[in-house]
Amino acid sequence: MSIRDIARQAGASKANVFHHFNSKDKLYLAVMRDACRRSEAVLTNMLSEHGDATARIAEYIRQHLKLLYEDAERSKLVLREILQSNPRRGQELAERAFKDDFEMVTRIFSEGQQEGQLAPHIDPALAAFVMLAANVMLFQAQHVLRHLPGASFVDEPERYREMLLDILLNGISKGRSAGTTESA
Amino acid sequence: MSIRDIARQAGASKANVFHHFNSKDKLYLAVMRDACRRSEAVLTNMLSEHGDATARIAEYIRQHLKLLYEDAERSKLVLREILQSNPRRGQELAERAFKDDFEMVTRIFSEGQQEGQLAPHIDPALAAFVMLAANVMLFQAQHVLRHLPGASFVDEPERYREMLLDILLNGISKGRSAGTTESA
DNA sequence: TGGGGAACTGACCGATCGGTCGGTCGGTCG
DNA sequence: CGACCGACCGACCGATCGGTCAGTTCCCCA
Repeated sequence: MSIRDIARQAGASKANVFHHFNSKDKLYLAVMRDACRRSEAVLTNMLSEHGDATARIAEYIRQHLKLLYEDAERSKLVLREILQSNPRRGQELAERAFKDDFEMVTRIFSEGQQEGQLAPHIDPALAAFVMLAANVMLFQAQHVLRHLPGASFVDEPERYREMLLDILLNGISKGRSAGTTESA
Repeated sequence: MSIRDIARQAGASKANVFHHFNSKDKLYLAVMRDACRRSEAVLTNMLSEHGDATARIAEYIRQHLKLLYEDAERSKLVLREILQSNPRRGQELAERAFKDDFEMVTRIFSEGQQEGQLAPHIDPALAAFVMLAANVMLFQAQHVLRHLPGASFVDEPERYREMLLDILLNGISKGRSAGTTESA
């Protein structure tokens, strides 16, 4: 996307864009900051709600997916930046934008451990990472996944959420109590 | 990357590049095809080895990560294409490049179910997806993850593999037998 | 009322892009 | 020998890019 296009869509002149944002990179960073702030606000509101650990995890999966899909353009922008950042930019993004978010998500799992619902030997950061990775990949690679054999869950968000939660909580080994989560 | 740069690195003239590949897009597709073929070869060889289901899953996680990191440039190229493809391109990629690979990975899990080691109610495609998503995200977002609180597993591949396998197999709920996998 | 600074503009710049063109060169047939 | 062909090249093209600049318009406050 060129600054010419941006200016045209904004109904302003290209020079005016440079008047408000000194360079294209500054403009880009401003857009990124705005995108992150909106995501953060949504997730912070969501996390204030309560329930037991599994209910909060289920709710987070739901809300995170909803957030990704409802503002798809913004999500793609942020994810593209995360997924192809170099070391320096990656550190910048982590510390300035995603650190707090990730810490909040991790806390869902560590609190679940303190409450005795989740196994204490699990690394809460890794659990959070696996959950986020699944959601992000589902959203980001949906156009490829849709045509892969057996991946029909791409277009069945409810089934996907239920099954992901089941794998996350109970694993895939035989022996654990199977089946659907008895959510509302 | 411009064709000028490509030609310079190849020690040829820019015009010669256009002589062999009619357009930049044709050249790009040729590179993609080559990249996919190499990945496919590595994974096919790996999958011919045997063992029980959990051992094969563990081995796949290891080999897949190794493949991603050992040819990082190629991996980034392919993943970037997957992660930002539009619907039409996504379908093309899925059917022409990734269908067989994904089917092979899914089969690891469905065979594990037939052998009685994995829970029969699990969707093998979703299990494969979660595993792949974790690995891909670890590789692709490593520069961000490295600076996130608690995500030290990014630079400890052995611990990461062990813990991911544990979560995948046993889940994070309390009650399941904890701990390290008794691999060799 | 007028002066000053922010908001805003069109014209322009150098650089780089993908792609084309006319032509050279070495080898291979009839 | 000469016709032909694919590999290969330097020079060039139009388009587009991010960015600059001199100048105009607008608005607020002394």
